[in-house]
Amino acid sequence: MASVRKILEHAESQCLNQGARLTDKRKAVLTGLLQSERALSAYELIDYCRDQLGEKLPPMSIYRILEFLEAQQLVHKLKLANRFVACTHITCDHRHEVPQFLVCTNCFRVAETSLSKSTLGTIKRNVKEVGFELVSPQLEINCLCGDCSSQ
Amino acid sequence: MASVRKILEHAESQCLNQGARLTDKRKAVLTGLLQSERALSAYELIDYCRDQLGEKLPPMSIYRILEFLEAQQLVHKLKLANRFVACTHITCDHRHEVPQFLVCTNCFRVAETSLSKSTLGTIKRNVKEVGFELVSPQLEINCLCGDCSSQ
DNA sequence: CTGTTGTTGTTATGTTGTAACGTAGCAGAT
DNA sequence: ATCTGCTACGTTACAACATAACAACAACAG
Repeated sequence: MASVRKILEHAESQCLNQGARLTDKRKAVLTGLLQSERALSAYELIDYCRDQLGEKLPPMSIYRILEFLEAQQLVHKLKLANRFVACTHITCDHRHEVPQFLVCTNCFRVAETSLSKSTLGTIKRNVKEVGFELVSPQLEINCLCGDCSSQ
Repeated sequence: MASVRKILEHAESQCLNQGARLTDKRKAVLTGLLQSERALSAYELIDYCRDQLGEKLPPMSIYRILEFLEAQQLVHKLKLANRFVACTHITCDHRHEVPQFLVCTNCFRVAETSLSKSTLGTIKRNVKEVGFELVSPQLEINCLCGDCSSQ
Protein backbone atom coordinates (compact mmCIF):
# COMPACT_ATOMS: atom_id res chain seq x y z
CA MET A 1 0.00 0.00 0.00
CA ALA A 2 1.19 3.45 -0.91
CA SER A 3 2.30 5.79 1.84
CA VAL A 4 -0.15 8.24 3.28
CA ARG A 5 1.92 11.11 1.94
CA LYS A 6 1.78 9.74 -1.58
CA ILE A 7 -1.92 9.19 -1.38
CA LEU A 8 -2.50 12.69 -0.10
CA GLU A 9 -0.52 14.13 -2.97
CA HIS A 10 -2.51 12.11 -5.43
CA ALA A 11 -5.76 13.12 -3.82
CA GLU A 12 -4.73 16.74 -3.85
CA SER A 13 -4.02 16.85 -7.55
CA GLN A 14 -7.21 14.95 -8.20
CA CYS A 15 -9.10 17.65 -6.30
CA LEU A 16 -7.35 20.42 -8.16
CA ASN A 17 -8.41 18.87 -11.43
CA GLN A 18 -11.96 19.33 -10.33
CA GLY A 19 -11.45 22.83 -9.10
CA ALA A 20 -11.65 21.77 -5.50
CA ARG A 21 -9.16 22.39 -2.74
CA LEU A 22 -7.79 19.81 -0.36
CA THR A 23 -7.15 22.03 2.63
CA ASP A 24 -5.16 21.15 5.73
CA LYS A 25 -8.25 20.29 7.69
CA ARG A 26 -9.50 18.10 4.92
CA LYS A 27 -6.14 16.42 4.71
CA ALA A 28 -6.24 15.80 8.43
CA VAL A 29 -9.58 14.03 8.21
CA LEU A 30 -8.50 12.00 5.23
CA THR A 31 -5.28 11.08 6.99
CA GLY A 32 -7.24 9.83 9.96
CA LEU A 33 -9.21 7.51 7.74
CA LEU A 34 -6.17 6.38 5.80
CA GLN A 35 -4.32 5.42 8.95
CA SER A 36 -7.19 3.51 10.45
CA GLU A 37 -7.86 -0.13 9.74
CA ARG A 38 -11.41 0.28 10.84
CA ALA A 39 -14.23 2.51 9.74
CA LEU A 40 -14.40 5.57 11.98
CA SER A 41 -17.33 7.61 13.18
CA ALA A 42 -17.37 11.37 12.83
CA TYR A 43 -16.67 11.78 16.51
CA GLU A 44 -13.79 9.34 16.47
CA LEU A 45 -12.30 11.45 13.71
CA ILE A 46 -12.66 14.54 15.85
CA ASP A 47 -10.67 12.81 18.56
CA TYR A 48 -8.08 11.56 16.12
CA CYS A 49 -7.49 14.96 14.56
CA ARG A 50 -7.22 16.62 17.94
CA ASP A 51 -4.96 14.02 19.56
CA GLN A 52 -2.75 12.99 16.67
CA LEU A 53 -2.68 15.98 14.36
CA GLY A 54 -3.39 18.94 16.57
CA GLU A 55 -6.38 19.97 14.45
CA LYS A 56 -9.34 20.94 16.56
CA LEU A 57 -12.43 20.38 14.49
CA PRO A 58 -15.97 20.87 15.76
CA PRO A 59 -18.64 18.38 14.67
CA MET A 60 -20.03 20.76 12.09
CA SER A 61 -16.70 20.98 10.32
CA ILE A 62 -16.13 17.26 10.39
CA TYR A 63 -19.45 16.57 8.75
CA ARG A 64 -18.84 19.21 6.12
CA ILE A 65 -15.43 17.86 5.37
CA LEU A 66 -16.67 14.30 5.18
CA GLU A 67 -19.36 15.39 2.78
CA PHE A 68 -16.72 17.07 0.66
CA LEU A 69 -14.45 14.02 0.68
CA GLU A 70 -17.35 11.81 -0.26
CA ALA A 71 -18.21 14.03 -3.19
CA GLN A 72 -14.60 13.73 -4.32
CA GLN A 73 -14.87 9.96 -4.09
CA LEU A 74 -12.05 9.89 -1.59
CA VAL A 75 -14.06 8.34 1.19
CA HIS A 76 -17.18 6.21 1.50
CA LYS A 77 -19.88 6.45 4.05
CA LEU A 78 -21.05 3.13 5.39
CA LYS A 79 -24.65 3.47 6.36
CA LEU A 80 -24.72 0.12 8.03
CA ALA A 81 -22.31 1.32 10.65
CA ASN A 82 -22.69 5.07 10.45
CA ARG A 83 -19.01 5.29 9.83
CA PHE A 84 -16.54 6.31 7.19
CA VAL A 85 -13.66 4.63 5.37
CA ALA A 86 -11.05 5.90 2.97
CA CYS A 87 -11.66 4.61 -0.52
CA THR A 88 -9.29 1.74 -1.14
CA HIS A 89 -8.90 2.76 -4.76
CA ILE A 90 -7.92 6.35 -4.19
CA THR A 91 -4.75 5.98 -6.22
CA CYS A 92 -6.35 4.15 -9.11
CA ASP A 93 -7.37 6.34 -11.95
CA HIS A 94 -9.88 3.98 -13.49
CA ARG A 95 -13.59 4.35 -13.01
CA HIS A 96 -14.83 2.73 -9.81
CA GLU A 97 -16.92 -0.39 -10.04
CA VAL A 98 -19.87 -1.06 -7.79
CA PRO A 99 -18.17 -1.40 -4.44
CA GLN A 100 -19.16 -4.05 -1.95
CA PHE A 101 -18.23 -3.49 1.62
CA LEU A 102 -18.02 -6.19 4.21
CA VAL A 103 -18.42 -4.52 7.55
CA CYS A 104 -17.49 -6.28 10.76
CA THR A 105 -20.37 -5.52 13.06
CA ASN A 106 -18.14 -5.98 16.05
CA CYS A 107 -14.99 -3.94 15.40
CA PHE A 108 -15.88 -2.08 12.22
CA ARG A 109 -13.03 -3.43 10.20
CA VAL A 110 -13.93 -3.23 6.55
CA ALA A 111 -13.04 -5.33 3.54
CA GLU A 112 -14.04 -4.87 -0.04
CA THR A 113 -14.91 -7.61 -2.45
CA SER A 114 -16.25 -7.49 -5.91
CA LEU A 115 -19.11 -9.67 -6.91
CA SER A 116 -19.16 -10.94 -10.43
CA LYS A 117 -21.19 -9.13 -13.02
CA SER A 118 -23.58 -12.03 -13.21
CA THR A 119 -24.19 -12.11 -9.48
CA LEU A 120 -24.86 -8.42 -9.49
CA GLY A 121 -27.14 -8.91 -12.44
CA THR A 122 -29.11 -11.49 -10.52
CA ILE A 123 -29.51 -9.12 -7.60
CA LYS A 124 -30.60 -6.31 -9.87
CA ARG A 125 -33.20 -8.51 -11.49
CA ASN A 126 -34.55 -9.52 -8.10
CA VAL A 127 -34.81 -5.93 -7.08
CA LYS A 128 -36.59 -4.97 -10.25
CA GLU A 129 -39.12 -7.74 -9.82
CA VAL A 130 -40.58 -6.11 -6.72
CA GLY A 131 -40.66 -2.72 -8.38
CA PHE A 132 -37.63 -1.27 -6.67
CA GLU A 133 -34.49 0.14 -8.14
CA LEU A 134 -30.91 -0.23 -7.01
CA VAL A 135 -29.69 3.28 -6.43
CA SER A 136 -26.63 3.39 -4.38
CA PRO A 137 -24.08 1.58 -6.43
CA GLN A 138 -22.97 0.34 -3.08
CA LEU A 139 -23.62 -2.87 -1.26
CA GLU A 140 -22.92 -3.24 2.41
CA ILE A 141 -22.93 -6.57 4.11
CA ASN A 142 -22.99 -7.31 7.82
CA CYS A 143 -20.12 -9.61 8.64
CA LEU A 144 -17.70 -10.61 11.30
CA CYS A 145 -14.03 -10.27 10.50
CA GLY A 146 -11.67 -13.17 11.07
CA ASP A 147 -10.50 -11.97 14.46
CA CYS A 148 -13.97 -11.29 15.80
CA SER A 149 -15.53 -14.50 14.52
CA SER A 150 -12.88 -16.53 16.32
CA GLN A 151 -13.56 -14.29 19.34
CA MET B 1 -52.80 -9.94 4.04
CA ALA B 2 -54.23 -11.08 7.35
CA SER B 3 -55.83 -8.54 9.66
CA VAL B 4 -53.78 -6.95 12.37
CA ARG B 5 -55.96 -8.63 14.99
CA LYS B 6 -55.33 -12.06 13.53
CA ILE B 7 -51.63 -11.43 13.36
CA LEU B 8 -51.52 -10.26 16.94
CA GLU B 9 -53.32 -13.40 18.09
CA HIS B 10 -50.90 -15.53 16.20
CA ALA B 11 -47.94 -13.64 17.58
CA GLU B 12 -49.29 -13.91 21.08
CA SER B 13 -49.65 -17.66 21.02
CA GLN B 14 -46.23 -17.91 19.45
CA CYS B 15 -44.81 -15.95 22.35
CA LEU B 16 -46.62 -18.09 24.89
CA ASN B 17 -45.09 -21.17 23.35
CA GLN B 18 -41.72 -19.73 24.17
CA GLY B 19 -42.66 -18.71 27.67
CA ALA B 20 -42.78 -15.05 26.71
CA ARG B 21 -45.60 -12.61 27.14
CA LEU B 22 -46.94 -10.26 24.51
CA THR B 23 -48.09 -7.46 26.76
CA ASP B 24 -50.30 -4.55 25.80
CA LYS B 25 -47.34 -2.23 25.30
CA ARG B 26 -45.62 -4.79 23.15
CA LYS B 27 -48.78 -5.25 21.16
CA ALA B 28 -48.99 -1.51 20.66
CA VAL B 29 -45.52 -1.33 19.22
CA LEU B 30 -46.08 -4.33 17.00
CA THR B 31 -49.37 -2.86 15.83
CA GLY B 32 -47.61 0.33 14.86
CA LEU B 33 -45.22 -1.57 12.69
CA LEU B 34 -47.92 -3.75 11.20
CA GLN B 35 -49.99 -0.78 10.17
CA SER B 36 -47.13 1.07 8.58
CA GLU B 37 -46.04 0.55 5.01
CA ARG B 38 -42.68 2.00 5.81
CA ALA B 39 -39.99 1.13 8.27
CA LEU B 40 -40.36 3.26 11.40
CA SER B 41 -37.77 4.69 13.71
CA ALA B 42 -38.03 4.19 17.45
CA TYR B 43 -39.15 7.75 17.90
CA GLU B 44 -41.78 7.52 15.19
CA LEU B 45 -43.14 4.54 17.07
CA ILE B 46 -43.27 6.55 20.26
CA ASP B 47 -45.38 9.12 18.44
CA TYR B 48 -47.57 6.50 16.87
CA CYS B 49 -48.28 4.72 20.14
CA ARG B 50 -49.05 7.99 21.90
CA ASP B 51 -51.22 9.49 19.17
CA GLN B 52 -53.03 6.45 17.82
CA LEU B 53 -53.12 4.02 20.69
CA GLY B 54 -52.87 6.15 23.80
CA GLU B 55 -49.81 4.29 25.00
CA LYS B 56 -47.17 6.63 26.34
CA LEU B 57 -43.85 4.91 25.99
CA PRO B 58 -40.54 6.50 26.88
CA PRO B 59 -37.57 5.80 24.63
CA MET B 60 -36.11 3.26 27.00
CA SER B 61 -39.26 1.18 26.86
CA ILE B 62 -39.52 1.36 23.12
CA TYR B 63 -36.01 0.09 22.69
CA ARG B 64 -36.55 -2.71 25.17
CA ILE B 65 -39.75 -3.72 23.50
CA LEU B 66 -38.20 -3.64 20.06
CA GLU B 67 -35.40 -5.81 21.33
CA PHE B 68 -37.94 -8.24 22.68
CA LEU B 69 -39.90 -8.33 19.45
CA GLU B 70 -36.73 -8.88 17.50
CA ALA B 71 -35.78 -11.78 19.72
CA GLN B 72 -39.21 -13.27 19.04
CA GLN B 73 -38.62 -12.86 15.32
CA LEU B 74 -41.65 -10.67 15.05
CA VAL B 75 -39.82 -7.63 13.78
CA HIS B 76 -36.57 -6.91 12.02
CA LYS B 77 -34.18 -4.09 12.61
CA LEU B 78 -32.85 -2.50 9.46
CA LYS B 79 -29.43 -1.13 10.25
CA LEU B 80 -29.19 0.65 6.95
CA ALA B 81 -32.02 2.90 7.90
CA ASN B 82 -32.00 2.64 11.67
CA ARG B 83 -35.57 1.60 11.51
CA PHE B 84 -37.81 -1.33 12.20
CA VAL B 85 -40.30 -3.37 10.21
CA ALA B 86 -42.73 -6.08 11.11
CA CYS B 87 -41.65 -9.43 9.79
CA THR B 88 -43.63 -10.17 6.67
CA HIS B 89 -43.75 -13.84 7.58
CA ILE B 90 -45.14 -13.53 11.05
CA THR B 91 -48.00 -15.84 10.29
CA CYS B 92 -45.93 -18.47 8.58
CA ASP B 93 -44.82 -21.27 10.79
CA HIS B 94 -41.94 -22.47 8.67
CA ARG B 95 -38.35 -21.61 9.45
CA HIS B 96 -37.27 -18.27 8.06
CA GLU B 97 -34.83 -18.15 5.20
CA VAL B 98 -32.12 -15.58 4.88
CA PRO B 99 -34.15 -12.42 4.45
CA GLN B 100 -33.16 -9.72 2.01
CA PHE B 101 -34.56 -6.30 2.54
CA LEU B 102 -34.77 -3.67 -0.11
CA VAL B 103 -34.94 -0.37 1.67
CA CYS B 104 -36.04 2.77 -0.10
CA THR B 105 -33.52 5.35 1.01
CA ASN B 106 -36.01 8.08 0.39
CA CYS B 107 -39.25 7.04 2.05
CA PHE B 108 -38.21 3.91 3.94
CA ARG B 109 -40.68 1.63 2.25
CA VAL B 110 -39.40 -1.90 2.46
CA ALA B 111 -39.71 -4.92 0.21
CA GLU B 112 -38.38 -8.39 0.72
CA THR B 113 -36.95 -10.63 -1.94
CA SER B 114 -35.20 -13.89 -1.76
CA LEU B 115 -32.03 -14.54 -3.62
CA SER B 116 -31.49 -17.99 -4.93
CA LYS B 117 -29.41 -20.41 -2.95
CA SER B 118 -26.70 -20.26 -5.58
CA THR B 119 -26.48 -16.49 -5.54
CA LEU B 120 -26.23 -16.54 -1.79
CA GLY B 121 -23.59 -19.19 -2.08
CA THR B 122 -21.58 -16.98 -4.37
CA ILE B 123 -21.77 -14.12 -1.95
CA LYS B 124 -20.75 -16.30 0.94
CA ARG B 125 -17.75 -17.55 -0.99
CA ASN B 126 -16.69 -14.00 -1.78
CA VAL B 127 -16.97 -13.06 1.83
CA LYS B 128 -14.96 -16.04 2.95
CA GLU B 129 -12.19 -15.25 0.50
CA VAL B 130 -11.29 -12.07 2.33
CA GLY B 131 -11.40 -13.80 5.68
CA PHE B 132 -14.75 -12.49 6.80
CA GLU B 133 -17.85 -14.36 7.78
CA LEU B 134 -21.48 -13.62 7.02
CA VAL B 135 -23.14 -13.31 10.38
CA SER B 136 -26.37 -11.60 10.21
CA PRO B 137 -28.51 -13.85 8.15
CA GLN B 138 -29.77 -10.61 6.75
CA LEU B 139 -28.96 -8.62 3.66
CA GLU B 140 -30.01 -5.02 3.30
CA ILE B 141 -29.86 -3.21 0.03
CA ASN B 142 -30.16 0.49 -0.59
CA CYS B 143 -32.86 1.07 -3.18
CA LEU B 144 -35.44 3.47 -4.38
CA CYS B 145 -39.01 2.26 -4.45
CA GLY B 146 -41.10 2.65 -7.57
CA ASP B 147 -42.78 5.84 -6.41
CA CYS B 148 -39.59 7.55 -5.35
CA SER B 149 -37.58 6.58 -8.40
CA SER B 150 -40.20 8.10 -10.66
CA GLN B 151 -40.14 11.11 -8.31
C1' DC C 1 -8.95 47.12 -3.97
C1' DT C 2 -13.34 44.99 -4.30
C1' DG C 3 -16.79 41.81 -4.95
C1' DT C 4 -17.57 36.87 -5.13
C1' DT C 5 -17.05 32.34 -3.77
C1' DG C 6 -15.69 28.82 -0.88
C1' DT C 7 -13.98 27.38 3.70
C1' DT C 8 -14.17 27.46 8.44
C1' DG C 9 -15.84 29.11 13.15
C1' DT C 10 -19.53 29.61 16.53
C1' DT C 11 -23.59 28.80 18.89
C1' DA C 12 -27.43 26.46 19.60
C1' DT C 13 -30.34 22.79 19.14
C1' DG C 14 -32.42 18.52 17.43
C1' DT C 15 -32.28 13.50 17.19
C1' DT C 16 -31.09 8.94 18.55
C1' DG C 17 -29.72 5.67 21.98
C1' DT C 18 -28.38 3.83 26.66
C1' DA C 19 -26.80 3.39 31.68
C1' DA C 20 -28.26 2.92 36.12
C1' DC C 21 -31.41 2.32 39.30
C1' DG C 22 -36.24 2.11 41.17
C1' DT C 23 -40.84 0.11 41.27
C1' DA C 24 -44.85 -2.82 40.31
C1' DG C 25 -46.96 -6.97 39.64
C1' DC C 26 -47.28 -11.76 39.10
C1' DA C 27 -45.92 -16.94 40.16
C1' DG C 28 -44.61 -20.47 42.91
C1' DA C 29 -42.78 -22.27 47.44
C1' DT C 30 -43.09 -22.24 52.26
C1' DA D 1 -50.48 -14.69 53.83
C1' DT D 2 -45.57 -13.77 53.18
C1' DC D 3 -41.43 -14.32 50.98
C1' DT D 4 -38.68 -14.77 46.97
C1' DG D 5 -37.43 -14.15 42.50
C1' DC D 6 -38.47 -12.85 37.98
C1' DT D 7 -40.08 -9.99 34.31
C1' DA D 8 -41.92 -5.73 32.65
C1' DC D 9 -41.88 -1.11 32.95
C1' DG D 10 -40.81 3.85 34.81
C1' DT D 11 -37.54 7.66 35.62
C1' DT D 12 -33.65 10.37 35.38
C1' DA D 13 -29.80 11.66 33.42
C1' DC D 14 -26.74 11.66 29.94
C1' DA D 15 -23.85 10.02 25.85
C1' DA D 16 -23.42 9.95 21.00
C1' DC D 17 -24.74 11.54 16.60
C1' DA D 18 -26.17 15.24 13.39
C1' DT D 19 -27.56 19.75 11.52
C1' DA D 20 -29.45 24.77 11.18
C1' DA D 21 -28.31 29.44 11.00
C1' DC D 22 -25.36 32.96 10.78
C1' DA D 23 -20.60 35.20 11.28
C1' DA D 24 -15.86 35.61 9.97
C1' DC D 25 -12.34 35.13 6.95
C1' DA D 26 -9.26 33.59 3.13
C1' DA D 27 -8.46 33.03 -1.94
C1' DC D 28 -8.83 34.69 -6.15
C1' DA D 29 -10.58 37.08 -10.48
C1' DG D 30 -11.39 41.26 -12.33
